[in-house]
Amino acid sequence: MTDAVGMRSGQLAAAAGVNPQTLRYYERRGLLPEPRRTAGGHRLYPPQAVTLLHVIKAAQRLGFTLEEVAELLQARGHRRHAAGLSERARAKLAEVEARIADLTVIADTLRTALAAGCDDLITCAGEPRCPLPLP
Amino acid sequence: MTDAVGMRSGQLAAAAGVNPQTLRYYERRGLLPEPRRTAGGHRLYPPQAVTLLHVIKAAQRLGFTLEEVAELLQARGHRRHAAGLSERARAKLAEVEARIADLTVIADTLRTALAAGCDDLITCAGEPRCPLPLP
DNA sequence: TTGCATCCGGTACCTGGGTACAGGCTTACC
DNA sequence: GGTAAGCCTGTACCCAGGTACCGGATGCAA
Repeated sequence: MTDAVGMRSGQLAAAAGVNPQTLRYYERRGLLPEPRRTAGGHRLYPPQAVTLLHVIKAAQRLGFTLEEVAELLQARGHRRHAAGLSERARAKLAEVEARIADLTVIADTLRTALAAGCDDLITCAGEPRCPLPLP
Repeated sequence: MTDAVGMRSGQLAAAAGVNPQTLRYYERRGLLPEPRRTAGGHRLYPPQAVTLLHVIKAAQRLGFTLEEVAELLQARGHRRHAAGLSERARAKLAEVEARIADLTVIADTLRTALAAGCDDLITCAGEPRCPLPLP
């Protein structure tokens, strides 16, 4: 009966490895539900909030923006609208693969430039065998 | 004698495929040298400015920040201090390769999550075979 | 009950790469 | 010489993901 008191924002922030300000920020962004309050207005979080923050951070590490994470969390329950997690994960995977392809081209160009041994941007751009991706 | 008049900012911007405001922004950031002016104070760019802008855009596409591009351009001539282009390109290549490695891990995780077929973040996080990168 | 840590809301600031707007000047063409 | 397009400076705003600061209120222990 009395063990449902909950955590203060500082405790939750420490437990989740997050700045206390970030909790209020996430609340504004719709990532954290509004928690109960003490009589004086201080937030009281349930223990599951730690897990929720871990999930948010994990999704972020997978490349989802905070807005996308908020949608993923809000889509729970009423799956009438809103794409499911797997559909969004598929889309995100495509994005990540495209980004990898971009970066691979960039890395190849950098290696070519290194092999060409050019050591000055402007003079290099003037020479015909300059590998810089000029338009 | 009279062909050295130069380009107006709007002409240069159009020739380089850039917003006119961006020219002033680059000037403030030290990427474009301050050009000559008409008697009335309007900027007059030399024709090489187009090439310079192309070089800036190319370096940006290779992953250099504007600050790094500014340093690369300023390092020209007095190569006493400041790393040469090749040294910086090597460092940038390492950065890009590291980023590719990160994204590859992310893509693998997304594929694993898709294969596991989990369709809800919170319930998935509660199950032991959840592939989410929880801390 | 006093003292100190913590928390509150609101607002401003940060990075990076620009873009937009306001109010006034210059230039170019007819 | 009139008019319109273009340019000038300065300032504010945009995106994301937070972080910092302020003055005041609360919570908790001695």
